[in-house]
Amino acid sequence: MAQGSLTVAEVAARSGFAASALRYYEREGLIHADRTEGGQRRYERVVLRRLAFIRAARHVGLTLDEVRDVLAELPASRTPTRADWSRISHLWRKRLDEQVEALVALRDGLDSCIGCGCLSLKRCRTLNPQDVAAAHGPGAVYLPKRLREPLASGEG
Amino acid sequence: MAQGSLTVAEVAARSGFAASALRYYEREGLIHADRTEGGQRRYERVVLRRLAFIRAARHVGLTLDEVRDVLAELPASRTPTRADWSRISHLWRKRLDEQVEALVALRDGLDSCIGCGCLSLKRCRTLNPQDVAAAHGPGAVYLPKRLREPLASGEG
DNA sequence: GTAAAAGTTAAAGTAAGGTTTAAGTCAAGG
DNA sequence: CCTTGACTTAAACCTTACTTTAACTTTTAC
Repeated sequence: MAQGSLTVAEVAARSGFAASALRYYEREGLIHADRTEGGQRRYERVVLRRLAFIRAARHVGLTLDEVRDVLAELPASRTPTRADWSRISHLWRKRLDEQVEALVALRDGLDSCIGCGCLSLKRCRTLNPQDVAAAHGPGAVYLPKRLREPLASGEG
Repeated sequence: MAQGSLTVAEVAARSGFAASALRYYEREGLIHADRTEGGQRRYERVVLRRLAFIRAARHVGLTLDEVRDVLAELPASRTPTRADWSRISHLWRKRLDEQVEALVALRDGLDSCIGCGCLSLKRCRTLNPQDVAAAHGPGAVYLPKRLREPLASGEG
């Protein structure tokens, strides 16, 4: 293909996403493609950056909605600059920090909860934050707030 | 309810799961309930430990299949001992370690990739592990193997 | 002894994140 | 030209993890 635009197959090969996923992402407003006169997609190379971002984001558990929100920070009308990417990377960095923190907190909570063999719902608030009836005494609360709440519907 | 068994409503209240989720978990073989003569469920209190485990596992991204596999390590015929829980906690600890490691690696990779402003798919292998055509020179590969592979179908 | 609260089932519905299929169109090489 | 491979669309389908609904039964409380 020519030096300015990439076909679906090329973008699929280079990004690692299936062509169907690329079409899906376009429908969902995460990426953009120009069209030939005949209606076929032609991608600018900058889409590969978006796709790399999307892949990494998906891997750490961000939803497509979240990714769309973050990508919306990129200018649509011009090629993103170093500063643009840097700005949104900071948004993401924060999210990653939170997620690492939550995981570590949970893991360490297990060290002193399952790890110690107690795992008693009467005493251990780490694994049983909901059990108001049984929770007495302060006890250590290891889980950050995000993880102490019940899973929202559809969070699976 | 009596001192040996809990109703669905009680387990739901104490575990934080909806009654429908409890029935679903039972169908899926993750938890067990005895039945009254009339066919209503009566749970032993040990189910609360399983549910706490399930909740925590779901929060860190384990699928129900994974949870079932891990819970299968618990004896079905007797109340789990401290040693039983301790054994499966080690399985889980390993999984959590891996996940934390993957997240940190990705975050740190971003520090030197998006963070530095390069985010060039021609040069940065962190965000573009698939782009064989464009990858030249070694470059640092920050992503652990698990995160460098394309998302499996249904991994969303 | 009876009404209401709580429980039961199977089956359908939901949401995210895609993939697959069917039927047809475009583009590139010989 | 014209074939062949790549591409197009809409719509249906898939998996995970549940929830909702409808029709009906058990338990509990008075």
